[in-house]
Amino acid sequence: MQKSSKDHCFEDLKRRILTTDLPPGGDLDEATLSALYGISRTPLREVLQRLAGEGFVRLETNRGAKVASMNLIAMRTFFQTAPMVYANIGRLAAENRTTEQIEDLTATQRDLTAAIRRGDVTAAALSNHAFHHVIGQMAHNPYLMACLERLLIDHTRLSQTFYRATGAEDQARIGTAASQHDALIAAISAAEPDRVIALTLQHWDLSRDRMERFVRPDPLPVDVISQKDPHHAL
Amino acid sequence: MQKSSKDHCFEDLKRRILTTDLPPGGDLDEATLSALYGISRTPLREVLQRLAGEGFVRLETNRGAKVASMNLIAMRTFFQTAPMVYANIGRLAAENRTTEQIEDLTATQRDLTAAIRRGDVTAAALSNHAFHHVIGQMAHNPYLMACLERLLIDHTRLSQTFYRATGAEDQARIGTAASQHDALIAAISAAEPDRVIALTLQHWDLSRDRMERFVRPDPLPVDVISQKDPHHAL
DNA sequence: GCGCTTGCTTTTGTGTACACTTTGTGCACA
DNA sequence: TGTGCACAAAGTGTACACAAAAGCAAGCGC
Repeated sequence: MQKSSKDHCFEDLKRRILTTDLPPGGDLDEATLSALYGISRTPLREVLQRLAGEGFVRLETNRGAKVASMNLIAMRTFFQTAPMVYANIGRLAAENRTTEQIEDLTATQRDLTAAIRRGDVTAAALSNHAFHHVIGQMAHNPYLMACLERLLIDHTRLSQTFYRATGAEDQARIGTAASQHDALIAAISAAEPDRVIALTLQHWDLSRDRMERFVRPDPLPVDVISQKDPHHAL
Repeated sequence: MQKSSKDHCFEDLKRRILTTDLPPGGDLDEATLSALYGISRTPLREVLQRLAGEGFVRLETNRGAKVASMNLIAMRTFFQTAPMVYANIGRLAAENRTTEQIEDLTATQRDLTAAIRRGDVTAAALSNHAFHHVIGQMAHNPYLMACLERLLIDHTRLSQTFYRATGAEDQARIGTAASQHDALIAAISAAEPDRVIALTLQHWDLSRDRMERFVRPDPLPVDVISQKDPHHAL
């Protein structure tokens, strides 16, 4: 069964949104996209509807489709929700995973470490996406899966700032995250829900600070004034 | 702004699925529905895509749309997931609700008690749906909302068996559930997250047994054989 | 100079024809 | 009688044309 150009369009738009190749809030023109993917407007619109259903885009009547936005208020909600949902999904994954799925997870982790090693930020982000998505499949819970998939959209877009390492400290953090993934695989394979939960929460503690810098840039040093001009000191 | 017939189609199909007027797993024929709602197949298909995105229907390529099914395996997952998600949403609702939303919730609760009083099962189920949906809006968390909406589809379909009271015991249970709703409104208004969580879990303990009978019919009495024919006793 | 209206352009929404896929039925043949 | 194939019927997927709405800009009055 050959992959239809409609499916390709769907997957490609997904990828481009996740990698912020299509920027959050950006406009999606029907005519342009249908020409680009070589399909007519009707199936393209169906693709956009599906993407809207999964939270990748937002449809506005008579005003077309826009890439799902990422505002600061949403980020607070994101970091509030993600650890809880990922932990619960991890717990269920440890209970319900199949051996085949563990192989999938291991393969994805291989892709991730390879991407990190060659400094391919978008590939790393997409592999990380796939990693957590496989854990979601293991959990075998369609209700939480709907939540996870929405979280993963923002997670993946944010994670690129995590994998775009600038200093030695950042590199070390990426290494720690990778070994946490290995530990997660081990805990899931061993069917140890409690350990999976603990590891998941650790994983989020590590990521949070680094990712938040993406939406909250480093604050200016507070003492530049006092050092140079004591009159304006706080 | 007049309500377009497309929106009406969307809302009506939603309602008919939630009330099991359209039975789980049932086939949805495009030609029939487009004739029924007076719109052509193109917009009807968009409606079906949207319903699929929200988990009301399942689309199969070249094989049309079917109403989301409710199997026994899914029910186990449902009762496993719902208390946790509802409790977390309730907690956030207590923290983030606006006074306007509390009025919405109170009005919905009035509709619900009215429907119960006149024995209107489907109206009760739909009001119950609206009640928990408003709490979801209060939580102001799009990630959990996606999960809640999927849970509410099955919750509403199952709740009809809860509101279809047959005996005095069932009637009492419905009354208890209604007063739990009142207590929930009070706790949310008072911004007491812990109390909301406790009440939500109580609410689920009450519903679970009664609802499970819908998918798990009363087992046959175990001792019919032993009473009549001692030779076949266990 | 400013704001409003009006007509033009661009983009989205809907209807319809037609192509393709699936499924059911009848017939030939073993 | 059972199996396989061909054809017919029904239903879904795609393309395109036209209708409707929104955005834009020039012209007009104040």
